[in-house]
Amino acid sequence: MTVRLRVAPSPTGDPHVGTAYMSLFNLAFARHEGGAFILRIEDTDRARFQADSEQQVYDTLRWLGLDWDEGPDIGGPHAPYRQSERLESYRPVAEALLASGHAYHCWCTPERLAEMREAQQKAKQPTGYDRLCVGKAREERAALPGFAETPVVRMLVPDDAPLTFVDLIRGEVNAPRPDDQVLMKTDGFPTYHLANVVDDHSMQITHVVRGEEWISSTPKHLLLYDWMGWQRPAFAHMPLLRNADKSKISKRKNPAARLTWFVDEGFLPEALRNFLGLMGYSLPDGEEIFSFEEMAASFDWSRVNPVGPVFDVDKLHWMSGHYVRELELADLAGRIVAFMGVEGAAAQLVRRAAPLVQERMATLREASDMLQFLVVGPRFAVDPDAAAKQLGESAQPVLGAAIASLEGLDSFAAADIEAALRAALVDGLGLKPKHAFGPVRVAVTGNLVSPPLFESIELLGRDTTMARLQSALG
RNA sequence: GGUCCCGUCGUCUAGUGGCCUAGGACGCUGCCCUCUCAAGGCGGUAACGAGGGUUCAAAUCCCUUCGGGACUACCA
Repeated sequence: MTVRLRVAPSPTGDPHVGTAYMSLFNLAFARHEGGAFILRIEDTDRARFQADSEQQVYDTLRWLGLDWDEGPDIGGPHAPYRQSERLESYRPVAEALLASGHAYHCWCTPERLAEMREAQQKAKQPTGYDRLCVGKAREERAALPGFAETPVVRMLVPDDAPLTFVDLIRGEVNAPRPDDQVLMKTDGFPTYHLANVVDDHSMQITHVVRGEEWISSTPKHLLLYDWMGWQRPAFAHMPLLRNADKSKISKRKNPAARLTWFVDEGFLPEALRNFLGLMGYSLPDGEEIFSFEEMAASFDWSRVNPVGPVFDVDKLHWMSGHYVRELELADLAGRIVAFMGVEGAAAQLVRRAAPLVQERMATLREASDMLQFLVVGPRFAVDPDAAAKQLGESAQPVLGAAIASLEGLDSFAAADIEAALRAALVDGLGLKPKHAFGPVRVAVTGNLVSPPLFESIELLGRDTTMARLQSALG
């Protein structure tokens, strides 16, 4: 049993979240069956070719922990795994189809095709190639308008083309009758339809797992398999991830459509992986928090919901926080340090602060933001809004008392700091804790919201703390 | 426009004829806890698109309708 993930280089050079989604289900199924998962790069569109996008696909998929058994970067028995390196295998198939009468040359110019389509749309007719070139020799066709020197190869779709197939998720599915699809382009590259079928056959792919948008072109592929006398694979058409407005998820409408966005925001990869597994899918026991292994172990196509789910970043955010709380402290600390890019003493400080933020963060970016006050050094500045609210006239006595109480402290440990501040501000000045610690928090951390104050002060150290309090006292 | 796919709380979902006066989760929200913010605990809010059938019984089956989506390229 073999499934493959086809990845087309993204025109923006940035992998799409749908790629990870398909990858997860491909992999879960492959692992469940003990089969192989192949990564294949479908780079037959040279106009959209992006040199660096391939590496980004590897990086983000590995970040998510979705590893392939065979692929361009690791090789395998079906190498090569880039269609641009398999070009010689498509031409013979096109020739065979031409010879058997299942395909024909078409010399129509893109302009003629565009005009034809426009006229059809205007007349409210179904669009489709009008077969002007069918049965015509080159010279014969050349006498007609809209002639191009280099022909493409088109499928000759018969009236009785098979339009029904069994889908692993949807059961029996009907699909529209295909147009005479181009198989070979004028640049000598195959189109997706040809390359995909040829490669899937030669790589012995048994299960084709792809997005729902491919249902309508499945009859083309069925025809190709049948014409070549190849065994058809099984098909599973996954639902499409959606934007909040229910349209197919897109980078223009949704930052989450961009896989690197999750990395940049510091979401935990295990959370995204789990969340993607919840999209259109559920485990038999209804448990929402599950590992990839659990998903693979019970994987079943009948549990895939054909309805396209809206990608809800809020829930992913919650889930990321959930996973953060389950992490070993050292692991979490290491991730925060790596995300912040701090080293040396600053990294040590951040490591010690990890327990302070573990239950306050969902993403590494949030941890980074919360801990900036520890590592900014001389660039420290109090947030203007926080200063306006907490460091006004009435705060002066509070700050003064705080300084006085901390100055005399022998031990600068959190418990002692708390005891001293409580004695001076709550007992001494008769303030409510909330009002007592507000000004101190803003003066020391620069923000209205911070990790626990006394622990933060301990980590910051006596010198920095006193300097910041003095500065706020101005 | 045509063809196809799909329709359970705002969102992700459970549900495969009786266990459903529809369960869980996120979100929102009330209370508790509390040095801020969180986390946590206990509550609340909110859905079977509509209309017809079939059946003793329908969210579950059938039909119609409405709604959403995808496709309709020498892009994948």
